[in-house]
Amino acid sequence: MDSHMIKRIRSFNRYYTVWLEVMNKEYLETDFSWTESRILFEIHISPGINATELCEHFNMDKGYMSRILRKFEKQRILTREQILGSKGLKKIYLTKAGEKIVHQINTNGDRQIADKLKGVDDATCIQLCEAMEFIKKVLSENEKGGMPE
Amino acid sequence: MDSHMIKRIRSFNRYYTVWLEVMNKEYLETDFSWTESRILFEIHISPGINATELCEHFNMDKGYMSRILRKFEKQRILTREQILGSKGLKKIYLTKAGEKIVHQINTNGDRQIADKLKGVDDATCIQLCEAMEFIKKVLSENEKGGMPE
DNA sequence: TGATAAGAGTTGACAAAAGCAACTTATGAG
DNA sequence: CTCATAAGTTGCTTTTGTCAACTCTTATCA
Repeated sequence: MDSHMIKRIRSFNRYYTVWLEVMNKEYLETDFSWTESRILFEIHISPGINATELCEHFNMDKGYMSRILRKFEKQRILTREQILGSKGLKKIYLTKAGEKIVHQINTNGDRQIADKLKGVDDATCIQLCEAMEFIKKVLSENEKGGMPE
Repeated sequence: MDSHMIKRIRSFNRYYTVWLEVMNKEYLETDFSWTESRILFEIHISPGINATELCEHFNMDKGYMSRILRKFEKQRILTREQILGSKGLKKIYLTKAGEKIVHQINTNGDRQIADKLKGVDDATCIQLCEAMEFIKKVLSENEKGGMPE
């Protein structure tokens, strides 16, 4: 891992950070913040997840998470069930209304990507996906299998 | 651009968002926030840039930017010179001290990447860089050349 | 059984980050 | 000279995030 490759990676990170931020700001068409949307999506794909797991996944403060979840519960977007024999752990599920919201958020997100890439031809698009999946594979294999010093 | 490809792209975006956030939080070893670091870096690579350009580049509020720049100026990290005949525009330059700080920030960033990828062999690393540059190329060509509706 | 430890979540107080709108200052056009 | 405009500043507010102390539940073990 020489310094030239590091520069290239950091250059990509700077570029993609800006790109993602542009996307995120456009999300504000919804009633939910970017963070809130991500949390809802995560519950959607992992029903029964709990607050601690959500905090770990997003590297978030548990107090902050607690408040967001309480708000969602009040809004009937999700429900939580106490799991007996588990030190007070609560499994989280989206309600019907919650699923509907996630669906809307997803539709917006899809449209946004389609918009952003409407000038890209199909072949390039496939290569784009492959490049992304390659990066994801390399990084995630590395973080799991990362041997200790 | 079919819906399956959109899903793949959004999946990458979610993954990479988390990855970048992990990186950014580790940045807090410095006295500067992630945003501040990025601003300093941008001035470093574009000396003479002005506040409006920085705001555009980062999609930031000009009031917020103004405050950050004023703070940096007080800390003697940067200087600003009024450009006559330009409606009050001020060109921004890093001081010697500012350059030193950017250098430290860069060193940290480099080390961080090296750490994160220390398990990845060289050949894979080269492919990683190429994949990143391909993505950057596709996205940036598309945003520039995006024909109007 | 009862003290206590530990995990999960909650709450209050607070600080940092960001956004909005009104404002100043400099310039340029007519 | 007056008006419009661009760049930047400032005050005010909201949003977001952090920290530490707290509750509640369960597990352990003397």
